[in-house]
Amino acid sequence: MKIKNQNIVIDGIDKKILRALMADARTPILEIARQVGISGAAIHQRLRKLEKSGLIDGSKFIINPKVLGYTTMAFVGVYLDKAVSNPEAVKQLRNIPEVIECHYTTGNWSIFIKMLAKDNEHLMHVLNKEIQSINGVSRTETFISLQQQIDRQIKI
Amino acid sequence: MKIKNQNIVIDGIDKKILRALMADARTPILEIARQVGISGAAIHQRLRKLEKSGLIDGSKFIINPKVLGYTTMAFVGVYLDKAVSNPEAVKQLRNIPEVIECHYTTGNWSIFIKMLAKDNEHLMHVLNKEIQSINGVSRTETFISLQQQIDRQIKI
DNA sequence: TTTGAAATCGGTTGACG
DNA sequence: CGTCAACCGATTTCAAA
Repeated sequence: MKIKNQNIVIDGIDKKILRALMADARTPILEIARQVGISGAAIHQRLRKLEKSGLIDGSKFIINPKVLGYTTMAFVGVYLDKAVSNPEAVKQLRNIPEVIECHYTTGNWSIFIKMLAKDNEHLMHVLNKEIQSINGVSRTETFISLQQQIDRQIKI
Repeated sequence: MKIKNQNIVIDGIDKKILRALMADARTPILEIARQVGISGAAIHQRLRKLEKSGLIDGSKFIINPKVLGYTTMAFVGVYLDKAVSNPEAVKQLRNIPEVIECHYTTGNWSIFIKMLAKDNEHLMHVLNKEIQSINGVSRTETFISLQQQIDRQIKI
């Protein structure tokens, strides 16, 4: 991921624009303009500046996985054999749609993942049949999220 | 979080709408209409149905924390004293802006968090001064994400 | 559910302080 | 940086099929 500008300076108006769009990506520019008291064209210009700086990494509709039956979230620490190339394991993990995050981490695990499953049976299937069958995976440690209490972005 | 309808049925057109908006929340409805070959009004109706079902949990601009200098992501397992109320600890964690996720989890930790920091010094400060000073926190275990390889939502 | 049309509103640009 | 004005495209609603 390329960072185009580390020295981006954002003022109070930029913050208001970002906060509005972080809360609802479809907030009309003109509505933001009315709220902050400058013209829509000015907001538009500032948004282009913020996009060029790389600060804005796109926008997304957020899907509630529970409505699709994915009621279980789990974190999984993965131990890999020393001889195995980690990128190959990541490539395999990418093919498992239940895996929604994957990190190389410090500590005992080689790889740390966040995943979704419909229920415990489904979770067990992904762990034992999908993840464990990846070449080089020796062992996993699983932590089920009983409840997520905080989910947010960095404060602007 | 209330789920209004667990038995939502989504067809191929709904999937195309969702995929377009999951990739870019500001994709014009009329552009989606052109891509899937039905009218904008029909897309509009379907979106209202999807929103009512609870499947769509809003939309967000995604901020790249690296551009703000937050180059370090870490996962922290938190041990709480048995006597302490977990909700009180979560309340304190909510006041630490660097904490971006917080879960009650199975396993040895009471609470598991994901956090951002500008560098290792900042990380240490948050761990030792902010988190450790929360009443009931006895110990933490930290895993730094060296690199995030996968970051996505559930597949539609 | 879908459409087309109508009305309203938002996005985008360019010239200019 | 900011405004204004103008143009064009998007959103929203509704009657009809």
